[in-house]
Amino acid sequence: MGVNPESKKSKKVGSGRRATLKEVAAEVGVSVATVSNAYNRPDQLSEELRVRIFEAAKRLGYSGPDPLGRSLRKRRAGAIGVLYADRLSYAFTDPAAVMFLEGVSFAAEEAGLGLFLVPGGSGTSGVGEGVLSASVDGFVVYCVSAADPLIGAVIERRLPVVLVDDPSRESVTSIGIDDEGGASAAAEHLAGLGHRSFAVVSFKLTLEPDRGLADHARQESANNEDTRSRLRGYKTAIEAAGASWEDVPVYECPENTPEEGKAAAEVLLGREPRPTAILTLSDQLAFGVMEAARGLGLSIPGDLSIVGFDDVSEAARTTPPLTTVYQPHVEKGLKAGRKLIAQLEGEDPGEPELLPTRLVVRGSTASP
Amino acid sequence: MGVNPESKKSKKVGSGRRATLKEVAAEVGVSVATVSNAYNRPDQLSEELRVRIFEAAKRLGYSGPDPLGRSLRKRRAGAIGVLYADRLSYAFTDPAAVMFLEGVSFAAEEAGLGLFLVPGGSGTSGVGEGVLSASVDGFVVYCVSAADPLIGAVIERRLPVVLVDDPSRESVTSIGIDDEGGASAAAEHLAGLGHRSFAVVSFKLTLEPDRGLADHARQESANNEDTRSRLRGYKTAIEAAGASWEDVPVYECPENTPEEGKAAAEVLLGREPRPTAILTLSDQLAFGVMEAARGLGLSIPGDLSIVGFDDVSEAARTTPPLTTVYQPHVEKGLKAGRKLIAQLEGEDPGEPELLPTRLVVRGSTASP
DNA sequence: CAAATTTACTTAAACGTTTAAGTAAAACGT
DNA sequence: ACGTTTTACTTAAACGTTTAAGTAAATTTG
Repeated sequence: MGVNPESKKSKKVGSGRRATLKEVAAEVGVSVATVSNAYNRPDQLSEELRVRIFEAAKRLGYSGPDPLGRSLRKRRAGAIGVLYADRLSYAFTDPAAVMFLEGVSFAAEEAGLGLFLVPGGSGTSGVGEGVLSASVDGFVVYCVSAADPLIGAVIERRLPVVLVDDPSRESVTSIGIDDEGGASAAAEHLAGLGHRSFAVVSFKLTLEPDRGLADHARQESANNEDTRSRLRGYKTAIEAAGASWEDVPVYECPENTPEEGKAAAEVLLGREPRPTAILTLSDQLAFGVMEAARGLGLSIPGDLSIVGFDDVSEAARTTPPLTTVYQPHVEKGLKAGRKLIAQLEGEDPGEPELLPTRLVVRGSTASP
Repeated sequence: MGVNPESKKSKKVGSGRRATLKEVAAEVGVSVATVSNAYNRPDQLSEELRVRIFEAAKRLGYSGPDPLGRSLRKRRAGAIGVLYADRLSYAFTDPAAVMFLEGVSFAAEEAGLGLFLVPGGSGTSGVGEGVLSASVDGFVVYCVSAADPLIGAVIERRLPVVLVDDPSRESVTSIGIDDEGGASAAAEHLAGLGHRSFAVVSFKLTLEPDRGLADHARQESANNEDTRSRLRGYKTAIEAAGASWEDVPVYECPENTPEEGKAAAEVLLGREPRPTAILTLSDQLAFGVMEAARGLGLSIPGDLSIVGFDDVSEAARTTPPLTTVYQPHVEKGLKAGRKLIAQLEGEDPGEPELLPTRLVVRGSTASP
């Protein structure tokens, strides 16, 4: 009886104050513990009381225990955090990152956990602000170089962590791919086709990125392990083919976008002697290189061979389709997520894992 | 003096018990309130004490107030939830969804909030489980049809909500696009080229999706408003061109993937008379249709015209490039996010907004 | 110099839950 | 009929914070 509060629609959904366990308990005339049990351990009360509680809850507009209260008490946020070095919105721009997230989200769903995306980029406030204020049970750290102070913030939080694409800090579980193997396979492939004049388009090398040719010292100072490994792979294969690594220009792009790749290629292709093959650290960069080549009237692979890295789905559909190094992005994300979840459950996350890469030869490479 | 606990590395990072405000307070010999103030209101204590507190915190491995405790007390989770109807991992598979998320994440970052991805799909547990247990301050509801019980779960939580691509329930703010206008422009374009024999490839029409031709009754029963609007747009334009809507087969795909689009096209193109033009509700489906046409030896646009919907970036790069209806995915996400945030801050989220669509004519359409 | 203000803290309640431990009554076993 | 187990609850503490209100001492003010 009485006025049903639901019957009188409030102006805006969401404006109504949420009811609490306590209020429901008062309404029914039982203790809060019993109401809590109604939701969490039905066997602890009579069926009849349980329905009465649910009725009262509905009457009061109570939708079940508040996740925050519950999380605090249970000491489980029910979510895993993915830390991304840059602005979050960039992550959605990079197909490789998106595939990685697909894998992580699969693992999270599997375990009934939510996915909390944590921005690392200097947004509103100080370094690591996002990390320090995220309600999560653990972190998957993606695309953050070992030197980044963000890592410090993560470690400080003393939550389980999985580092992706960066070597195990001592005692932190990690997962990565065979960057060096993939890169050297790429360069070997070009060398095998007869190329001797190479150029490389790289990610940013340090936390203070530069745009332009990177000398040897700068290459050495790269603090992203995947970047280092790929450069090493190129170097090994190129030297094995009898060419000099000293002679191959490495252009550093501050961001991993086709635009940057294009700008890089325009510089590299303007040099003498003009390189006959360009190795890029990502497909995104490679797409830009292709565009630059088109703009300069160079035919691919006739005048210029290009090989990318990542094998994002678009790589198969460019004209010509891009020769590139495949890496299992989704699987990497999935395994990273599972390793983290294993830690959450007190299980052994297993050894640091290196997933295989594989050269995929398509149409962007040919003899010079 | 004494043993510095930090000097003795624990076996695994993350295993160490987190210190609390209380412990830091005890260590320094002050009240918890003071320690809290050291972090949140530096003006409330002397600089000297503040440093001492931070030193003690560092000594104990305290990385600042726990987000959960803080959120509970402040009644702010510090995150906005994005509810996606399907499995989360599917979201990352759909370029349109990814762009939308890019927009939302931008808005979240702008406001210093995290992004919590909430799975709607029937994962571990019951309907709305994810919704009911997500620690968020509000929801952006994406890709969920008005009829879905998930919406009920969201409403029940009485948090601020923004509905995307679905008409305002009374008193819920929403944002969408001009689906009908875009669809009719697409069909008009084809009619203007002289086409009279159409077919449509649609998303799933109801919560219980079917794969196959959908009769008129089923079309009418579609419960996703964007689907309904697009079909309505096609119908209007096709009838305006003097053709009969009754004659255009509508094929329903249970999922929005190229594979489903391909299967649909294979059926549609096997019918007599063979349609000369296919309208698809998304680019993903259109890609599948193109593949099917290729498989059947039909040339595009010679033997078959195709127009998609969404204008994802890949649409510009297929061969031939796809004629499609552009919609501002990123902007839609951005505005959805901002509307939600406005509500969180007690501001007016503004009127339900309809963003414009625009036909982008490329190479996949021509006269029959 | 006494009163008023400011500084630098502390006290205690609240945020919304879960859960171990306790209790009183009902049901059971012999 | 009496001890034992089971059922159906309640009590109270804890989870880690923030913050309004309070207090005592130091400083300023007229």
